[in-house]
Amino acid sequence: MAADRRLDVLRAIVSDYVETREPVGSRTLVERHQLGVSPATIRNDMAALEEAGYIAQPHTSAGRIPTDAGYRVFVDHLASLRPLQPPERRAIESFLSASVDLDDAVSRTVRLLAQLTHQVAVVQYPSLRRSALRHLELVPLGADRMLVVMITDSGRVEQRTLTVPSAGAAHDATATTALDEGVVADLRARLNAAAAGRRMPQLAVALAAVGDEVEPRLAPLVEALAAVVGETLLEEVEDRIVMAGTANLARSGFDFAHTISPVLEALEEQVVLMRLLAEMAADADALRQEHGEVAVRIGAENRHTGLAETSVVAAPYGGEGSGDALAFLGVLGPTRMDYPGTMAAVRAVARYLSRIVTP
Amino acid sequence: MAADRRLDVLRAIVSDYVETREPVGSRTLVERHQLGVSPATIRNDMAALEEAGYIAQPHTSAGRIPTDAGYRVFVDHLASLRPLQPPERRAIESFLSASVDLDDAVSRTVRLLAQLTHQVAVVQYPSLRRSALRHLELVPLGADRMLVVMITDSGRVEQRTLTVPSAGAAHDATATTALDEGVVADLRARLNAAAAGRRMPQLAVALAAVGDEVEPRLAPLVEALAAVVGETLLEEVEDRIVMAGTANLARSGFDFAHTISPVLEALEEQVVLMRLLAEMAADADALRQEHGEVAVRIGAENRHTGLAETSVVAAPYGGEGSGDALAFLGVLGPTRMDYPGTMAAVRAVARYLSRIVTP
DNA sequence: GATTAGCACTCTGGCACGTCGAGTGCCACG
DNA sequence: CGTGGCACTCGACGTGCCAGAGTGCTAATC
Repeated sequence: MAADRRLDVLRAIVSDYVETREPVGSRTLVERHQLGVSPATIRNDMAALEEAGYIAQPHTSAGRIPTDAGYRVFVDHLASLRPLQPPERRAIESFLSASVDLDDAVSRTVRLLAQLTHQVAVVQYPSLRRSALRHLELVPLGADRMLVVMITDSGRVEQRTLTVPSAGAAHDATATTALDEGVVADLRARLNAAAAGRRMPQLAVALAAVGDEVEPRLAPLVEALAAVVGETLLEEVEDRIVMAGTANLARSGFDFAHTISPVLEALEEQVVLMRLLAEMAADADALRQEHGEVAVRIGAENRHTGLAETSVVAAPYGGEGSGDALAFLGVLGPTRMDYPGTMAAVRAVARYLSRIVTP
Repeated sequence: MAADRRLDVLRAIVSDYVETREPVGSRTLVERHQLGVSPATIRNDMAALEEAGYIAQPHTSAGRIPTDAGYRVFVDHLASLRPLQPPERRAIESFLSASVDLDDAVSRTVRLLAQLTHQVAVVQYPSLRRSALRHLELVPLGADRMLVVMITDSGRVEQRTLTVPSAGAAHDATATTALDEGVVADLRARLNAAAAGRRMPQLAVALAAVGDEVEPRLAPLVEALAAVVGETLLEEVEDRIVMAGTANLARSGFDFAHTISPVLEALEEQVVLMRLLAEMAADADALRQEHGEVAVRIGAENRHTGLAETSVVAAPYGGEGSGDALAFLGVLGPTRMDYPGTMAAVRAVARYLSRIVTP
């Protein structure tokens, strides 16, 4: 039937275009795929596809290239994820299992993803907001400063310095007393007993409770501590992103001057990336992507003008569904990319990383 | 005298070429600079400069462009660092003084440097090898694992996990005893007393001494701890590098396809960058650069083929001379760059950052 | 001896032009 | 609904040509 063949034609156009990077015409299409009909027939189908907005021609009498909408259809209805080859699986496994701590795991992951997909890879650090506090460490730094080190259950270590509030109007001696080693040790013990294993909303309550049970002169300090911990674990902006494979941008036959530069700029704006990933999280929630949690944004679907000709393939990691995921990871490349392969790689890497960060 | 004028001509060629990005001819040269002679004279000087290898022409009957050697002469003998404008100084000050911890300071620095110079900026984290240990923290993670957190005097926080060695052939109870909170607290106190303020060679000795004074069954643990600390603080490869401003590469009118891609690749190889900075440290030591510790590598002087058309301007920070510097920071851009301005910016930023990391 | 003016020469870059070929759209036919 | 045929369009490519910028050289001048 005709409608079926049209989708076949669209799929053929996408895959040929991805491969050759050149507008594809009706003749070459029948030559390279077993469509069983003549070029003229294909031309009719192409006219229909163009009418529907799935393909376009750069100029009259050139072949067709897929539009963003065309890629969308391709991704949603046609692509079956190409399963990874065994060597690729082995690479992932051996590469990631060698990581010694969270920083290491993240940086290995991002490099691996870039190498696997030949695109720009992006990995978001596990969100602090959804992490539970595993341990809290206090280190006096001098007369009136203190280092607070927070260790989360995902292995992330975060540090903040804190100016110790002088204890009200009392004499100066209190300042030094507050930092006495024994007092700090006691405080550390109490705080850890109260806080360990808790995540954010409850954590604040638990810390506040400690403030009530210590000597009154320490109360301001505990309060300040609770504030710092709260800020750190809630601060969304603070979330870090690492990136690798920008060199792939240059390689992948991009139209440089007008395309690469804005993309690089967008990539350097961490804020832009964060927002993008957040939006994709929402997408994944809403749409319940059928391809195993992998979300795809194509071309102009990214609101950012600099990314009008790039697609983003992302997946949550570190949680069961995207709802309670720790963070996102993904790759970014030209809209003309190998979606099945890329999506498979992203999904696989997300799964492996999940295994590592969930204790 | 003629020799003097030739250097003037070279300087004029460099500055014109940097500005216009086009080969500069004798006529435009006399028009844009007060050289007081006719184009024909300049042509003779140019012939001499070309003979000497300082300039070259891309093809017959085109203007001249400086060679690497020409830039070298320019940088060494001619450029006086352009002092920063007050607004720039203010920007540096306000931008960096707002940083809350080391990570923050480094990431602010690298972005600032990229923005100031319109080049790719690179900042190396303060070397652990030259840092003294400010505090050592032990956090039991479970039955047989322990997190070791090291805080250096430059504010860097490093973490490692450690599998607690089982205490010889004793019964299982010892394993749990080893992680008893009181024991850990005691160990923490002893280790810190011994180690605080020490840097690496002596540090190892001090930690080993602790091993001798604790109960015998803890000795293996202390040994393992000392090993981890030693590895972490000696591991040179571990040194991290952050980078910003890659978008500037695309903008700065580079010949894209053949120039940008190898540069991006080189930048992603942290190893390459590390080696580069290490070599520049040696340069700075050997040459005693007159421009206030700022070292410059031009084009092919970087041994890396991908960087054949780029220059690196770097400076040590965090120490008095380059000998005891903590690390390097710098920028990387086309050989055709504004050396005086770039060198001044790098020097200024290095000084400000030094102030921040030296406690 | 250094500087200058003049001149012949050589390249690149841009423009106009014609040709080729790939690809389309459409129509009539099975 | 599919197919073959045909006219048409438009970019890519090669060619030839011209203008302009810049050089090197030589002979004259300060």
